[in-house]
Amino acid sequence: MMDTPEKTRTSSSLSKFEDSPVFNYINSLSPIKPVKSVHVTQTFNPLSFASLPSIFTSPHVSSHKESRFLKRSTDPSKPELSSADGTKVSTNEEAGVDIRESFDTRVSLGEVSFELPNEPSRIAIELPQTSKYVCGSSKCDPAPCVIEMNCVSESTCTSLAIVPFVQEASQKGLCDGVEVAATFQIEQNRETIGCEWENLISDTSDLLIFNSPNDSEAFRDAIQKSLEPGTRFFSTLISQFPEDDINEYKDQNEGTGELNEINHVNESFEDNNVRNFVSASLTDYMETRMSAPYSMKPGSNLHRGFRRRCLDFEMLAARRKSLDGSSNTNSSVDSELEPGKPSGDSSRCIVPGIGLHLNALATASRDNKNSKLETLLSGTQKLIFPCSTTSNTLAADQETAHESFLASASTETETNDVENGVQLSEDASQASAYFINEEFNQNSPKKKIRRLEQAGESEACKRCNCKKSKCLKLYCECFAAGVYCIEPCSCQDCFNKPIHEDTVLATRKQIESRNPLAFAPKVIRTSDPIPEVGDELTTTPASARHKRGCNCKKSNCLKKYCECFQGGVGCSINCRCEGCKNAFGLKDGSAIVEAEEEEEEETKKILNTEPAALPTTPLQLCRPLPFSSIGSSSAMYTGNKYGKPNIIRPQSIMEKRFQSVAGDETPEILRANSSPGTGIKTLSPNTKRISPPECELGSTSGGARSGRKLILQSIPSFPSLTPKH
DNA sequence: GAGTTTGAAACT
DNA sequence: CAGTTTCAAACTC
Repeated sequence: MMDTPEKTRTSSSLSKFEDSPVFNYINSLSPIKPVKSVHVTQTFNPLSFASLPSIFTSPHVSSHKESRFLKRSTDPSKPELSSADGTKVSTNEEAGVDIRESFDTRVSLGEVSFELPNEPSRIAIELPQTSKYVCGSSKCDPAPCVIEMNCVSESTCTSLAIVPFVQEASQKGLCDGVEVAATFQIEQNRETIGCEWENLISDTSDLLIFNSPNDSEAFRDAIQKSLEPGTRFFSTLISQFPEDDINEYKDQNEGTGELNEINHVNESFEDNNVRNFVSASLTDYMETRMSAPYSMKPGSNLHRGFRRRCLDFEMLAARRKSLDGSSNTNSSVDSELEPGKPSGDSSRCIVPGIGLHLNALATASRDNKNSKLETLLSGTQKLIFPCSTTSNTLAADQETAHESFLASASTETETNDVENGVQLSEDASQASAYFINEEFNQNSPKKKIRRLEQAGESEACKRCNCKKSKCLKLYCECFAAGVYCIEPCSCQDCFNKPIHEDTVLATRKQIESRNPLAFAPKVIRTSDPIPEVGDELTTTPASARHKRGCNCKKSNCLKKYCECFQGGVGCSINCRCEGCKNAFGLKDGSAIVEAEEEEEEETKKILNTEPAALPTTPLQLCRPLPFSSIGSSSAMYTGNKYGKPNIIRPQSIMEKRFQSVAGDETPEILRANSSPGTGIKTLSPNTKRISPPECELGSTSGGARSGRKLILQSIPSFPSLTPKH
């Protein structure tokens, strides 16, 4: 669909890769001696390593993947999908064969890597990558998630984020060869990969999602293997080596603990020890990351959350379907899936973003020790953190961290892949991500807890108080957010519960039929509009905008009555508000900005001079802000929490970096491609190469139009904030 | 906690 | 599409 400039780009790196021993080895794995077509090699190249630039960089791949995978996720029953180009995506069962097919068809790297000849290997590979999204599950080591988040946020974090793992692995006695390979890979790609790692993650996540619940066993297994941060990476690498080699390594290192540990995890995943281990790992890792240069910061990982947010409703339905057709009988999973089960109500209700976080807290307080959450590992689609899953032995701070992590992870893992595969909610995820990041920044565990609790109780959690709507209308915040009501809700006659799944789904459909965007994020993050800087979008002062705009008459857009304000975004031309004084951006300001956007310099001046709008615009113009954190109704809390519009508040380093890369590289296109909810994916490293460097946005004002058109076309589900186009 | 205000959602 | 009603959150006391 899109031009893939990366092809040329990849070709150069390709030759290098081909020469590498690893490449040769990979080739040896495949019975097929493919004629080295450029395409094949290109795709293959990225394949073998975690960070493979070419695949991710290609918009084509992204788009391709998007549609294909989303569909797949929605239909778990389907053993395999056929991509638009006929590429076959194999399920675990077919992993052995598909690799060739993938190569032949030039499937994206991620796919290829997943489809290694032997299933175990494939799983191992997949897991590490997918685990990022899975982290939310109690059974998964959060650390990987953290890493991923960093990577995502960090435009160029690829090597940085990965290296630590490698080092860690080495310290733990992992195979030297593996380490070397990983490191080498990282170094090799560092310069060129950019954000590709991020894409990889996205891709893998998709794959993960695609895995039907039927694969839950394998999936779980893989997750277990990835529990340990070092292990995770290790697993990935391992997957690329022959089993014999691995076994050999095992024999040689018997008793060293690393592999044993992994095995142990696999064997006793349910065991408290494992849980403790995971929690401890998480805590340790988090501490490490906090002090690290790229430690999470507010809004840093927003992008990941965008597309990960899942509507519980759909999830449930999907899982149900899968269950019907499968023999998956994992009790924990089943219980979770079982709509009627009481435990499900509270635990299973995934509140997007902050809400999720709050739920976690609530659950934790309720049943701290044996949270059902940990059972939530449901296949690939919905992975829920053990909200309180932290083992009883965990220290308070650990718990907090864990919870925070859970919230973030769950958010991330959540997928909105619904029936249409398009609907993606991002706001909540963004908000949660932001929130979590902030929390992590808190030095004091107790403070963290307090903050979390406060946030959760006051704003984070989606709790409704519906009296008449039965929580089946958009009046209900829970319903509107795509989550089931939970215990903390004070609703009456609530039908928004798993028990009434059918009703919920039917109602939802009905509402969507009326308004397809009804469940879409109300606030669209900045990054989406950014490309439009040159266009109407720029007119609005706020980097993010409300989908429909507000209609405030008396609140002057200064209270939460105003959805724009609530979402932490400025009013836009779409707003019909009266007497707008929105601190995040005046509706009127937009006009000013618009007029002057023609000239970057002018705009900058304007920004500097204009109080409300100014803060937002400047950033916008120069580069896309991963506004995500502020992006949604739920997100708005975070925005408010920090008191100032996203624009205004200092962005985290990571965020900035991300922006620089993303914005400069016109990832927007990809974003558009992927539904708005797919913030992560949207970022395309490719754009880097494609588009000219620096401040593309600003410069694009003139030439951005073409790019913008692309965006508009590609994003059907999310109407552009600026209806003009 | 009760009552009021507000604006989105739903309805006509 | 506009006007009205319903609704629940946000806000105030």
